[in-house]
Amino acid sequence: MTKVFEEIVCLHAPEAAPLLLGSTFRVGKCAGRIVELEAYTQDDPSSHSYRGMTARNEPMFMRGGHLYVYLSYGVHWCLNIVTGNEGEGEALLVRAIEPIEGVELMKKRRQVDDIKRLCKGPGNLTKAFGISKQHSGLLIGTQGVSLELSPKSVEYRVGERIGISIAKEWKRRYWIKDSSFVSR
DNA sequence: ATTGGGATTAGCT
DNA sequence: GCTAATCCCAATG
Repeated sequence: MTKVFEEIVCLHAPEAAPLLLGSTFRVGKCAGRIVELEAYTQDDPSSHSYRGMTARNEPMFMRGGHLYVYLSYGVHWCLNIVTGNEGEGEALLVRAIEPIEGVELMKKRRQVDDIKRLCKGPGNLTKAFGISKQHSGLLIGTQGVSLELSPKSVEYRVGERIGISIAKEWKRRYWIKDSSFVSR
């Protein structure tokens, strides 16, 4: 018996993460299987929501099932799936996707041919999917954006998150065991 | 008003 | 391994 989408995205990010691994994320013609996620909650000093709401992170405080997209280092767009209830300020950073559909378009956007590298890393997958600021705040299920749950549970691993300097030791990175599409 | 740092990446050394 | 790309926010003066 699989839980429905709404029941999962209203969970807290660390509980939702393993349940969303393996699900199929779609934007328009491009789709792929989420293989790597990181959880960020409001009590986490490394989270954008830690110091409260700003114009940038406002979608992070919407109810679970929305998207939060931000610009990293002034260069790369990063995609989050918001979790929890309205006002909780938590989300899952999507770090890697296994491409399934729209591969040619992804290759063109990325100027990369190797399918293993197309959606490896948060900044790379947004480029492949054509995701940017305009997608921040969208609700999954609208505007050609969808997320289809994996019919069966997936074997996964948990470890420390990547690229942060505070709360490094929090084990909140989740990835599908043995997937060669994971960022590292 | 200014400054420093970041949930990153590609390209070069 | 190091650096540049140069945006958004928080802390400081």
